[in-house]
Amino acid sequence: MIPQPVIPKEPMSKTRLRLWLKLLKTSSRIEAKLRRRFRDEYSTTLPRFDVMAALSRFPDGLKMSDLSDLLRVSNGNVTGIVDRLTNDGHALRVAVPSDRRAQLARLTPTGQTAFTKLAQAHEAWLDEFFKGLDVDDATTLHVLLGKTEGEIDAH
Amino acid sequence: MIPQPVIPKEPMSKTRLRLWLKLLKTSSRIEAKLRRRFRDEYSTTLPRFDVMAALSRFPDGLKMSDLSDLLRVSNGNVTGIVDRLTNDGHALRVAVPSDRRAQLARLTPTGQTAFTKLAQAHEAWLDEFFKGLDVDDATTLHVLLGKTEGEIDAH
DNA sequence: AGTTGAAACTTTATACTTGAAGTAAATAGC
DNA sequence: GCTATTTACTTCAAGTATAAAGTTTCAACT
Repeated sequence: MIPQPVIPKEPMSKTRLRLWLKLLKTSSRIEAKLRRRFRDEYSTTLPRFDVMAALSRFPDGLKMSDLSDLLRVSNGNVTGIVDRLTNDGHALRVAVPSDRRAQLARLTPTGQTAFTKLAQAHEAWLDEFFKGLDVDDATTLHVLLGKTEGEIDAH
Repeated sequence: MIPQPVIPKEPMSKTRLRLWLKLLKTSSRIEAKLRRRFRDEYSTTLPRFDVMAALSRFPDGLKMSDLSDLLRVSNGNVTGIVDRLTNDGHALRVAVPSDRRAQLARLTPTGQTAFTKLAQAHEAWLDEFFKGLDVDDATTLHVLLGKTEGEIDAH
């Protein structure tokens, strides 16, 4: 048995910590660029876009509580964003006959039109940001990110 | 030449869009768990931790502007967080003799002690969240995330 | 019917975040 | 030396986010 040189090995927890910092940095920077472009080019914000994207998938409207479940943000938060979208004429609230507590949030036609443009820009921006990744890279990345899900969703 | 069956191929921009949604979802959920644990177990927040982490690397203190450059957040933001850390006794401001405009932010001994505990918990939590990934997975993920950097940092 | 409990939503308090405006001090140019 | 610009930081307004408290309505049970 030949003695092996000792290679100081980083503990796995450090490797994972560095991975997290990298992941956070990457997503934060992309998010920052998206926010800036939404602001500069369309005078809107990412949270507004997220709400509009959700509403756009449900033309008949979404209950406020469903919206907050979908986006995983608090009820109060959704109230504020829908308020502002409503003030801008992009959304409206519709009463639910069968439940007077509930409200359906919907896009107005103006809101739907605006969202279509935003979504196209959004997709083009991301295509730009990720152009360093080919199909295989993207697939591998997607799969590896998926491997974290079990732990993260538990509790 | 044998005719090939037509396999409908998703445009690359859609693949990249889905990748972004996955990336965002992963980092958002991890961030949410970190925020909750910092709150529930240590009555603190992620931004406070980030500032403390930066200050901890510079025992002699960091100028407010250096802090905001390091963390890539606005000056006003750093002012508020350091204010609150100072109120809690975790940080303090030191005047710079050579430049009366500037302030050095530093951790107090209390802040340094608190940070050490927070950092250990933080590392352990991430080790838990990423335990579905082995060394090879982590390395591959790290490399692939790095491939996006060129595009993202270029304004 | 009356009460109890849960659900849907809003409101409030606090914190974080940005961009922009404001203040004070340093630096550069003349 | 004086003015103009830049730099460092704080303050402010608006939006975003949460948790917690409050209101109204619904549902279930006696």
